[in-house]
Amino acid sequence: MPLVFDFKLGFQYIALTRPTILITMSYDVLKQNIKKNLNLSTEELEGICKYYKPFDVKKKEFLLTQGSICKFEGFVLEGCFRIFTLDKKGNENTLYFAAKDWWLMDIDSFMNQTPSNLNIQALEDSKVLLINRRDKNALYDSLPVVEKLFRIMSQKALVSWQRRLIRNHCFTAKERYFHFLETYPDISSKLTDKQIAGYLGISHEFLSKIKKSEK
Amino acid sequence: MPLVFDFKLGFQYIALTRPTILITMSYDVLKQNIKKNLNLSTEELEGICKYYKPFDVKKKEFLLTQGSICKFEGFVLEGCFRIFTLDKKGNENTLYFAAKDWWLMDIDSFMNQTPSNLNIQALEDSKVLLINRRDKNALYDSLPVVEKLFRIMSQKALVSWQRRLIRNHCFTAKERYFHFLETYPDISSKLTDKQIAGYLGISHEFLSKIKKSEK
DNA sequence: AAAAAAAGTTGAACTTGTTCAACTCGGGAA
DNA sequence: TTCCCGAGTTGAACAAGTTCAACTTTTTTT
Repeated sequence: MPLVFDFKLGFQYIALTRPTILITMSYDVLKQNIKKNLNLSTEELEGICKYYKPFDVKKKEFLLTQGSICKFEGFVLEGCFRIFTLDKKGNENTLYFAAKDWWLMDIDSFMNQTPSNLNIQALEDSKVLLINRRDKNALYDSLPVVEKLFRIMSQKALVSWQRRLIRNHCFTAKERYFHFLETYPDISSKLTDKQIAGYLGISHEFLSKIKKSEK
Repeated sequence: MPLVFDFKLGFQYIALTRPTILITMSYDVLKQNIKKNLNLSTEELEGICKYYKPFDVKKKEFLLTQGSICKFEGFVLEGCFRIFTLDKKGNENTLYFAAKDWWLMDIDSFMNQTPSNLNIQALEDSKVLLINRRDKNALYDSLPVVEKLFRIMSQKALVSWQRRLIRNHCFTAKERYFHFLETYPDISSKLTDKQIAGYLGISHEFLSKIKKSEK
């Protein structure tokens, strides 16, 4: 099995393998995702997709760890990831989860090539499409419409982050918990309560008490 | 006393006045801001700036209110603004402040022309550069590099929002307060404690106690 | 300058969420 | 199969932050 990408991740050495089965179909997920943001021609979609390479990631493997530099931007075809930081107190603070049809990156570290504050870990066996920095820049240069595409996607993401911050201020932990369950039923069903607590910004003990109070 | 909707901007007509003095110099602030993100030629900078029109905004005037549709994107030349939402409990939750050299918009409402959830209010007599939707689209079309510019700016903004969310989870109110003072000394000096509390997501009484505990 | 309206302070009672420790339970590795 | 580890639960004591109300100070309006 060809070993295409390898990452030195802090202590850990991770070898990503190229999937053994053909995943021509998989690009449809990416194409549909793009089309939701901008109506592109078939040629343009193909021109974009050819830069993204498929990889398998095993459960519990890290695509990125704090301190290392993010060398890729990604898109999830299958499976689920957890993007989190470890704070001084040792709490794992989850920024977001990325399941099928989600983008996966540390923009900060990728753009500026500075050490990342984030960890990206597969919660189950997953398939992703990855693009490295050189190819991403080549993609921007070869297809100017990609600038517009990512401009639009970034602005939409911005809106989501603003809304989440407001929810964190205005809602109680209980309200945030049920909002999360309702908004992301497909993702939340794959998660442990501990992981959900890390996303909500509360202790897992308290989440347990929230659940009890609702029975 | 919570702000009630006596400022019905859906109905209210706000007459922005064009500044009486020439502000040729003012565009330098915008040009410098753009250059921080992308190195553009003098012609490109001029090509962008000509779309942005200067306006005066009086203290306490609203550029946008919840429920109305955002018809502009803006940039602050002088003064200071507060961007906030009013929640069900009547709390004013401040998303951010925009002083000189900051961008000012409700991307969500502006992009999709949907009713805004935000209020944008001048905290002091201010000067802004505004662009409407038609001109913004014309700008994107006339200068493709503007797509790249806003793609980069949006991605940087994204990073800031992610970091703020993590700070909200990992830091106590006291830590967040001092972080804010240190990070934005120029802005925080213009604000009342009540406004700062609204940004930190805490009650102004508690902020008062934080300050006392540090003396 | 006086009056009115906000902003800020303080204390007490209260709610929300944390921490620690002890326990149960289920699933994966040897 | 057994062992063990990590997830989840529960309770008690604690810390963080809110609410309300009364008060003082500062700012704005007239």
